[in-house]
Amino acid sequence: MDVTLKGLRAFLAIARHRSFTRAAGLLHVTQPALTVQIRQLEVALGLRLLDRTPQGVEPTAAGLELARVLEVQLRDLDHTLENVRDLAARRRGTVRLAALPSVASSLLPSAMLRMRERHPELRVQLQEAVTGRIHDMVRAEMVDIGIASGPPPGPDLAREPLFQDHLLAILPADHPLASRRRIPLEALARESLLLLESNTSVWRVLDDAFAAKGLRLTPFQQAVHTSTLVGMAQAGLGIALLPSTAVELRIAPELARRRLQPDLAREIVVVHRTGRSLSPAAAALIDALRESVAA
Amino acid sequence: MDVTLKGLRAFLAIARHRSFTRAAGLLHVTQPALTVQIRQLEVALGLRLLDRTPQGVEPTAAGLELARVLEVQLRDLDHTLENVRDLAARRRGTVRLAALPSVASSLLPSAMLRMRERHPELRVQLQEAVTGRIHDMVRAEMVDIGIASGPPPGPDLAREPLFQDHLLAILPADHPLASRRRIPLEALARESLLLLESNTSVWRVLDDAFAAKGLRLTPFQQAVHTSTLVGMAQAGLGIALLPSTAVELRIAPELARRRLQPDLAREIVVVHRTGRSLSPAAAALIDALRESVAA
DNA sequence: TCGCTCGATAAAATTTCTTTATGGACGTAA
DNA sequence: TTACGTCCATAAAGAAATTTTATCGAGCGA
Repeated sequence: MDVTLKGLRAFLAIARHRSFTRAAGLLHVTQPALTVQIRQLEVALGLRLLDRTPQGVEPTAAGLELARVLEVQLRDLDHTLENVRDLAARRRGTVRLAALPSVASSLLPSAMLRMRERHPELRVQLQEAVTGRIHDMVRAEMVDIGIASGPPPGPDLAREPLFQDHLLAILPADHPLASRRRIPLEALARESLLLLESNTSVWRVLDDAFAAKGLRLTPFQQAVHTSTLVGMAQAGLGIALLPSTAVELRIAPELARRRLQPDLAREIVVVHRTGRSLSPAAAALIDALRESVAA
Repeated sequence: MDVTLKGLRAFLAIARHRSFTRAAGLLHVTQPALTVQIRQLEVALGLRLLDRTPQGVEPTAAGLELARVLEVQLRDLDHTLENVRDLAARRRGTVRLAALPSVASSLLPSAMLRMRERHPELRVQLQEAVTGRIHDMVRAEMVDIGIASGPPPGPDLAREPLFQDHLLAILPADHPLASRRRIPLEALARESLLLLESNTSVWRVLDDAFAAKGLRLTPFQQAVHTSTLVGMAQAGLGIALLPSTAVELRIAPELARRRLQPDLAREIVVVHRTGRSLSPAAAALIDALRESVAA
């Protein structure tokens, strides 16, 4: 026979209300159930905890001592359990997120807004990085989830698709190519190109597509920040090739945006360790991301 | 579905050993039992606590947090339960005792010695008092048990007989009555009597017996301390009437000790509140008292 | 690819718990 | 004093839960 939480709670209720019958009512069980529970507890502890008299129940010295300590300890335990339930109910928690800068500046803000509406207590710890670094951080458990592009390398990372991020050519509205709905790679190859650095997924997608056509990708200029490239395009230095998520596009309305021919896109995916479950907070963020994508 | 101690302990064992199978071995159950326990716990808390992978078990963030807190709280709870078991096993505890001075000086020391041999950690809190006061103290729960004489007054006090304490006449060896094996009350009535005070049970027993014979109890001298009366008897001032438990008798070998005719005795009993159980420590003391009586 | 380890699952057996029904002790009121 | 009400204990039946046995499927390493 074993000490059980139920037995201890029954004991506390009876000790507090000085009555088996009343405690039974409060605990929504019948009185004999409590009689049995207390007997088991007393057997398990080896002594009498409650003196039963027709005019009520009186804890013994041992029972009184136990009740006093137990009251505190069970309250603490319940508090602990409630804290865990708070995590489950998304009333508490933090997602550690590594995201592509482009996503972090475009999709993520609206998703976080959405998440805050539903679960105001959840927090996001954001780190911006390129896809390779994101994979590393997820693998090393430095973050809970990543938002990166393309399929992850090893089998230890699982992906869930979020959306297609089309590659756009950014060019002055009066540029000859601006008249085309879609701009062929062959035409691009003859222009001065403004590109992000070569460790980015944009570069990789573009490089693959050029190579498939036997073309050479020779950028006129490379930069870390999309705003740099947008500025250069505005000045007429060339054609910038940027993902549609680059937020700077929205604030440069005088530039034309065109898809390529063939249409190039990188798949934006949520990445997490296979076999490791998502925390409720992480799931909430992913939900919010999907809703923002759908909107 | 409910959170149970068993489930929490199972969770801790698995989290600590990173394996269902190993934990099952340590807990002496089979592995499926733990699988079910953890599933119930996870359902009760609403989230996943352990990520199961073929190469072992990894707690989730929530599981890690829970394990850390739970480790402390369950240890505290176990400590509490162990403390109660210590009371039961007589490894800890105090008896509050009110006893007649005569018993406190005669029977009690040997009983306490006996008790200390068996249960060295138990303590006795002794208060000396006369029977009436002892009853009051037991009733008021100022003490756990009393050692008094005669049957207790109300139905709220229960008694358990310990032994018969014979009333002895203490007189100089050369006193004429010293030649009798038993001294008749009628003879005593003509002597100068040395008695304890009139609120004592000795007085009451004697008074009743005299009255039953139509005799008047008129003491020559009264005192609080038996040693006073023994001293007076030694000096030849009269015949002292004392309970056999009066320890001073042993250190005055030149005085004769005689029972009365009829033999008068008071019954020494252990008194405690009816309906209230004895603490293990109190039971241990009563055991020791009985053994000392039997010895 | 085979064999091994590990956890999940299903069904059966067992244990445990709860309820229903009833009993006994005590106190109260007529 | 007797009838009645309250309160806890007990027993038996029923319900619920846990555990075991047996087996499966996934991943890892040789």
